[in-house]
Amino acid sequence: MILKMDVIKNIVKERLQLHGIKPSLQRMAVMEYLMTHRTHPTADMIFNDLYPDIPTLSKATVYNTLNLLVERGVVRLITIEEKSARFDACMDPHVHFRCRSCGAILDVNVEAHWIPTMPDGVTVDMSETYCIGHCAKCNNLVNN
Amino acid sequence: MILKMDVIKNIVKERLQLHGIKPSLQRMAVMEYLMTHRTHPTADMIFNDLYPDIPTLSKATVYNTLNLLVERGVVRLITIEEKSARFDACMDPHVHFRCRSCGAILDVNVEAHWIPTMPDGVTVDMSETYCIGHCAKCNNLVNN
DNA sequence: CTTTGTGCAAATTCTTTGCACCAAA
DNA sequence: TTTGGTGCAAAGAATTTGCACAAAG
Repeated sequence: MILKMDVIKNIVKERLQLHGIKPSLQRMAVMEYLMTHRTHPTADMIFNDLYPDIPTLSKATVYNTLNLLVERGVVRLITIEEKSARFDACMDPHVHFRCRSCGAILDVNVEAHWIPTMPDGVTVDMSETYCIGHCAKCNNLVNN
Repeated sequence: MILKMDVIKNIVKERLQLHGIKPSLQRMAVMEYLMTHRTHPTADMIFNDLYPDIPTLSKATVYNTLNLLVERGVVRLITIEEKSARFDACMDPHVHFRCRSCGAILDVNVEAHWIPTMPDGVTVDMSETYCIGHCAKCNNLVNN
């Protein structure tokens, strides 16, 4: 019998190898974290959550790994929050929403990304849309 | 006779006052810089360009001023560049494009901002779209 | 006077780098 | 044995903060 944990680990491993990234323990852990936590975490959050289980993990390795993953196009770097970079392993088209009150960052599904008409000669290989406002939970708190 | 410089300074002053911001020398200088330089500068660029003319200017004041301007909705904070925040005094709807090669950040005019359909209860008061790719100039260099 | 803005330096926070060590091919 | 990958500490960069002084009403 194959455990669920092993299934996930295999998906993680394959995705890394597909992009020419050697699946070390630390890289697998970071990638698995991103795939199982859709919270758009910062490097710091990832480190803090993983550290208890992987005491040999260092913050520099988390940063290095995230940079590598972004470079190879395995995860998205999200700059919706000025303070620190956030990461997302979901590469399907979607936009991000940040709540001004609680700071939560949510995914909003869309058919496809909007790419505005560009001036002649300009080529676009990536586009991101960020929306900022108030989430349903925070709106309810105010109105009730 | 009214000098062109005075006209600009008056517009700057009015725009600040309209948002309840006292038009000090430093604030006027930062705002005028943003309105006359459509380069989406960083706080550092603004400081470096203004410093020769205003030797008493301090970098902290530039940061404080920019934060105030963003807070009051007089300028836009742009996070298209991971390293540092960029600012834009143009509040008309437009999207930003960054060239991977030369790093330039260009404005792209659009009719209106795209605001995707949000989940129930979510309200959006701001949206930003960033496109990344290669600008016309850099594409030409490669192809010729 | 009282309030508000500013300069300065120090502090914080986020991120990258250099280097020695370790593990796998 | 050679090639990465990692941990650690230190460096670096961007931004914020605390405080005393200056300016303006």
